[in-house]
Amino acid sequence: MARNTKRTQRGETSLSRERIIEASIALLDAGGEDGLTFRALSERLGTGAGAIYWHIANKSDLLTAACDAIVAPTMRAAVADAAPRAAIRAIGVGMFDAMDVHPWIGSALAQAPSQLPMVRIMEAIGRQVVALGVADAMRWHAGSALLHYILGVAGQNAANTRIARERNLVRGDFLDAVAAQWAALDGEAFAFTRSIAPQLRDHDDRLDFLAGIDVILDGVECARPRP
Amino acid sequence: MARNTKRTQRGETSLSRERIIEASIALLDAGGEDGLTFRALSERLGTGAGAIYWHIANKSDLLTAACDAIVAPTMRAAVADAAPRAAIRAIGVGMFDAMDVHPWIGSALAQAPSQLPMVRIMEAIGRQVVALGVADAMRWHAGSALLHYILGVAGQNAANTRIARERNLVRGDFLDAVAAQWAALDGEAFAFTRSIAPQLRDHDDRLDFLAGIDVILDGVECARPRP
DNA sequence: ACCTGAACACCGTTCAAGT
DNA sequence: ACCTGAACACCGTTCAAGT
Repeated sequence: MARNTKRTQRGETSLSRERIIEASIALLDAGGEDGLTFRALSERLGTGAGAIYWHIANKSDLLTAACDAIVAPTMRAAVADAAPRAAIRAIGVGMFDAMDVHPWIGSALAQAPSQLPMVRIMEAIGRQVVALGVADAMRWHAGSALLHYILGVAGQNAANTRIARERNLVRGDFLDAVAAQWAALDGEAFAFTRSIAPQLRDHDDRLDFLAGIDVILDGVECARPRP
Repeated sequence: MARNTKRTQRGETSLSRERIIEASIALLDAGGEDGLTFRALSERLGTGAGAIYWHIANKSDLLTAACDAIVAPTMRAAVADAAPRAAIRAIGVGMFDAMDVHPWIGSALAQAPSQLPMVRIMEAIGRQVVALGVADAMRWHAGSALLHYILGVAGQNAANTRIARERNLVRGDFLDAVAAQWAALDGEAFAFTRSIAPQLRDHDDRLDFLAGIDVILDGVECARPRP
């Protein structure tokens, strides 16, 4: 959209796509998804709201660009691993840790399917699935299952963080509140949910996330014949 | 929040939680997530914008309630199946078909973690995982993997539908556009993505979705020892 | 108990006008 | 080429006032 590759005389003070994205990430980290507004952004950058539109097409593009600025280096780092299974776990861990610092990327990814950040994750996973020696017919399904699983976790994490923030709760208190809510459900209709409510408090999100990736990888490696 | 269980004299014309939710679903189906505004809603219901707040706490609750009105009967129908693996597939298919008619439930689910609609899906899946005879230690991971996978697909479907609508594209043209976008990526950095771009056009979302569920179920059933 | 509708405090985006 | 900042067309939500 906007051409901005050319540096103007003063890279420090003048507006640029990079400075806008950098400031956007700071706002998103500090205030969640709602923290990013063109007014807050222009104030932080010491410029007018309209100026930003010279460098960026719209808010959706801005959010995607901010997300990509997190995802791109994360994927670059994860790919360094050697064995395919370890590399896939590294991709997962990399995403999980990035989400921990920048929870908003969960909703950013959900809003920008088939865009660069999502494609980067797909590319990284796909390569490792191929390296894993997965049969041709299974590749798409394996990659798609892993990708959607990661996106699902990312979305939930983002939402949980947002809600905890809105209610001014730290993680432990938030989980307690959810557990209490589940425990109060009808005993017959929600027997399973009630039975796992106590586990909510003590579970380790990160280990659970990795366990899910292992489940999918196991499924890919020992696919049984389908009816 | 609002007490509304008591019927007033004219169930037909007077405002009620059910009428509001029904109208909300109609607006969401017709115009996507952006279609639901308190102004459009009050116009459709022939009332003032403020009147709705007597029956519903806020927009977030309204969206969640609308989502639950879709999810609850879907889960009820899916649970009718007998064998656990078939039942889990039925839950998946039920959600997929519901998403096809009401794509916005994808983002509604993403915005309301640990709320009723999501709990219903978790409950339905959890029961079947137990019925499957999954070892105690594996239950949580199995249920969580299935749930997050379904939520991931739901979110992507919702976003794809939204974007296609925004650009006034039918599904085929939208997929062509994405495939063209992917094909134009750098050949070296995005070799995998480029290689699967042609498959985008002809793939069957529904079959892929079910294949993903099967991958996870296979992984659950033949878990291999972990390092 | 339930509804009205104007008002409030925001949004993203545009665009004539400046330099 | 790049920036300003007022203006536009919206939002969700509140609340005094009505019935």
